[in-house]
Amino acid sequence: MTKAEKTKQFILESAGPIYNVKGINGTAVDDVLDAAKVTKGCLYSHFENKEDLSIQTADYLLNKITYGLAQAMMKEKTAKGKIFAYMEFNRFPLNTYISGGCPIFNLASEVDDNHVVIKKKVNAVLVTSQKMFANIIQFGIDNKEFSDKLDPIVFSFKLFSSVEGGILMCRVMNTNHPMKGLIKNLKDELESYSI
Amino acid sequence: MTKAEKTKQFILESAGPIYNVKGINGTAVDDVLDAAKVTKGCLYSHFENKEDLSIQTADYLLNKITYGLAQAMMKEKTAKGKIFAYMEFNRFPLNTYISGGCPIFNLASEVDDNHVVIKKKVNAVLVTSQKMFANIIQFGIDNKEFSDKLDPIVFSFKLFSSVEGGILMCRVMNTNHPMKGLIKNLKDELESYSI
DNA sequence: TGAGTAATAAACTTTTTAGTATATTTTTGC
DNA sequence: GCAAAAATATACTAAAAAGTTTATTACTCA
Repeated sequence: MTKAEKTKQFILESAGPIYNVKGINGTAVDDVLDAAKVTKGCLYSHFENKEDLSIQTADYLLNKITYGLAQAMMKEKTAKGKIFAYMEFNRFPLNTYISGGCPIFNLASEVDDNHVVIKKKVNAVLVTSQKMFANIIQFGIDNKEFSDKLDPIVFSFKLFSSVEGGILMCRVMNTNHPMKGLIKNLKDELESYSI
Repeated sequence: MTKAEKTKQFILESAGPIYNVKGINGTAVDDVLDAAKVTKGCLYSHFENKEDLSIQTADYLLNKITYGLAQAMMKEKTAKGKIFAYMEFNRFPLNTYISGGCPIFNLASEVDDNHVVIKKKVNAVLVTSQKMFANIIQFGIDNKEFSDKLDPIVFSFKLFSSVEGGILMCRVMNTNHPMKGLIKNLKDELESYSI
């Protein structure tokens, strides 16, 4: 990694949390300069313009959250363990893995009508995540962990939408508490299909 | 209603969908002027500044969605009917009651870290909605519609978070389809508590 | 150690958006 | 029909944010 590459990476790492908190439209280039302690000339030598910075920061955020989650889930061997790990990963919405909530949903709600490029990226992450969850559950069914009454696709969607939606709600209501009941309920629901 | 009041209302009605699509930070005053076909002087005689316009537009959007939903649910008499009505109200995420998705969640994700005034309003709507759903379910339990194994608070949160989260996901993925499975699943889940 | 690479400093232009001012025209209701 | 209220038209200022320029300094590695 050359010095230039390191600097660019550092700018992205500095920009990430800012974008995740303030949003794409709410973030000024100067905010990123302040956080990265880098000059304008330096930043603009690594990024074409703000659009470019935004796209690459979105990429960075989506990769980071995806990787962090994958790591947490990888530690578990059973389907149930992996799904539970996803829930635990999101237990404290006021203190998220990347500050400002889940970038997938933050980006989703900001780009669902404009920002075509980033929307495609978020869409890809959503589709991939859904497939991954469905595969894990199918694996659990094949391995006799779960009954085949459990619908992998439907449960994946319900799981993801409720947890992600729950994070947002908790953040606005300024409490982690509802997440506890949600996670317990989702665990119970999944275990009701245990064989 | 005086002419001035009508004009102000018309500005809010024009601004609503724009804010819901582009977000608070993404909406320029000029966007609203274009949509409302009104001059700057006129708009600024009704609103102090953009902040004021944003707050009142957020209020308008939250009131409209709350009222629209209440109407849909009011038509039903049973607890089950009302909860089902909420789901049906949100069956088509690509074609929402107010274009651009659900303003509650759109605003939520934009203001969860900044915009204190609007955050409080969204929080109030979330709290009120959760209480309303919990009351409906408790009513159902009291009326022997549902078993008392059903936890009103937990189910309300799960219902709302999954449906609202589902709307966002469907919008990014550009398909209504997953909502079908989610709604069927949530209906089944609720009915599993039917007596 | 020196040539190329990377970053700074600081002043600048451009663009966008918010907000103001005022004279004029239109609308409303008594 | 006329006075007050409401809105327009137009031109403007102010501020913020994006993006550029260039000379200078610092770093890196063959």
